[in-house]
Amino acid sequence: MQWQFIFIGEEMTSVSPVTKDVVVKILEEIAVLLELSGENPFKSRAYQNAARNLEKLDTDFIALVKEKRLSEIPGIGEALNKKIEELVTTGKLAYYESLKSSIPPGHLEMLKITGLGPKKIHALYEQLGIKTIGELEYACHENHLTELSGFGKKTQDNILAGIEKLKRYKERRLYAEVTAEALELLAALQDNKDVSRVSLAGSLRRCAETVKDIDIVAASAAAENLADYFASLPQVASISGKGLTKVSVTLRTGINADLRIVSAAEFPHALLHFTGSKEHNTALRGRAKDGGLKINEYGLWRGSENILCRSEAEIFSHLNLPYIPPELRENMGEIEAAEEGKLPVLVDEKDICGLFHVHTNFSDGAQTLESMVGQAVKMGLQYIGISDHSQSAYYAGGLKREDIEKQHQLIDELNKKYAPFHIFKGIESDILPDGSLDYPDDLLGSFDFVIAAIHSNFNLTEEEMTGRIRKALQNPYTTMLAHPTGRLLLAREPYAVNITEIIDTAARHRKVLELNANPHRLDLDWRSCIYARKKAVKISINPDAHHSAGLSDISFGIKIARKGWLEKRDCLNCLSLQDMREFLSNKKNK
DNA sequence: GCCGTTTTCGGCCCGACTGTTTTCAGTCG
Repeated sequence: MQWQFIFIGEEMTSVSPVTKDVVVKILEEIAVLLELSGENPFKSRAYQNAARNLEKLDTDFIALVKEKRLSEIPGIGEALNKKIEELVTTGKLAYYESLKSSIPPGHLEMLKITGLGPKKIHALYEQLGIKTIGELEYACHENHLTELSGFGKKTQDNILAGIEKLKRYKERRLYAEVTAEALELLAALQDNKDVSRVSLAGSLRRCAETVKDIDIVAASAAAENLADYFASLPQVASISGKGLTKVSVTLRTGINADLRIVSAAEFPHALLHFTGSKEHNTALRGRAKDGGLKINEYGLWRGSENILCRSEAEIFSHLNLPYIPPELRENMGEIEAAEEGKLPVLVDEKDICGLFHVHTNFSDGAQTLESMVGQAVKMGLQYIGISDHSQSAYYAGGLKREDIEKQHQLIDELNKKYAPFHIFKGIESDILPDGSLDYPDDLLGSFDFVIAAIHSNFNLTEEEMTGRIRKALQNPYTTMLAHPTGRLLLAREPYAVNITEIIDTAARHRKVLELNANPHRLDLDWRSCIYARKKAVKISINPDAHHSAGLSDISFGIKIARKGWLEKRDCLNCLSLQDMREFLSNKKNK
């Protein structure tokens, strides 16, 4: 599970109703707490399964609770049914509270130390009373761990090293930051004569928005040579493990990388396995088992017979499934969709016809309007939508009425110069605290499109924030909503907003939601894209570019759009120039 | 804690690696 929301240390005192997302997070946290408490691991898994199935649910969760139909959800039996009901109706869950108070908060943090799992943490607590990483570090320095059975000098050293690493590289990394490094390693491996096939794997191949490390799978008949070669690459700073099947290194950038070395015959199986996700693999294994097959990283088996597969597609076909693209392998319904022949045909870079949400030096952009246009033309696009900040965004040089008039004049000139390429006139209008837009109607009416966005007053309650954004979406001048949750990956949490309600409102008023392609945002979250698509809400994949190079961030947005199941027809900026003109003028006339 | 049934218990996905042991437990992916 990539997304763990830990509420320890925070009080869930909000008066806002308990939503499905809150229930999912609490179930996930209970699963972690149960592991730490030394409970039956299958009990923990039961909570994980329930959380997962609840997450996938797209019917009205609250109604389901009221109608006492929770047990219809697979993985929710009598006990969980009662607990969820208690949580939703009272806003609290006694079991969760008591479990939380029985586990030292520091133990959750300690799980992040590599090599240290729930069992060891439990033993350290029982025998040495260790509650925090600080105490653990002290105990290691005092050589206390070696006294415990099951622990030795090496374990103690590894834990110390793990603590050091945790301190240095606390967070996960942005996809964009890691992918460049990964491609370098991949190229180096492709150059090696001992490598017959090689691919990225893991969360990077699945295009997760943040990743922990780089996973690479390579096929080779000379494993030892290849392991030596990989470990001695100039990017490598230190080697944490090296064998004939796996090499683990830390790169100079601090990113960890694992190379898996397999035979050519094993390659597709290893690639599928190490691409994951874990949840997807588990589901696939279950499916294989139902069909009398066994699947693991070495092959596909019927009894002792190894069924030859030359590609991942062949493995899927033996499971009576079409090829499932790596981005979708999250066990979010892709196997069921594949089974029914309903996998989406994912949007592709070549489908993009134009880009919205582009800043210039009229506000806080680094470059002139014309240079942004020049770059878009160079990229082979048909149109661009310029949207500088509005007047309230004084920190970003928001546009006054006279600036807007000047900009529109310039756009008219450039439209003549660059035809048939077209520049649409837009604005990124602040959504004011009361939900209104930042200009009077006559000025709003002068734009081809209006992007509404929150840039201030982040600390409203969920109810207030949701209401504020809903009001902006109901505004007839609003075309689309920018960065719907306001998150900055690994830096700032989303503001409190009921995203389901926002998507529903967008659907009702036929508004577009942005998938902000900036690698720090990637907002709308891909999980929400899946829901938006179900509600037929159009998504605009926008670069939010502040300089010409920023336009190419669109590629990160497309990856996330694919991960969110989006097809060409779901994405606004896959419309041709002619269709886009029609779309925007229809909107305006309404 | 869930689930399915040859229902009310026993299984729940699987294998490698590490470090500890001397046959295995814990961790990881």
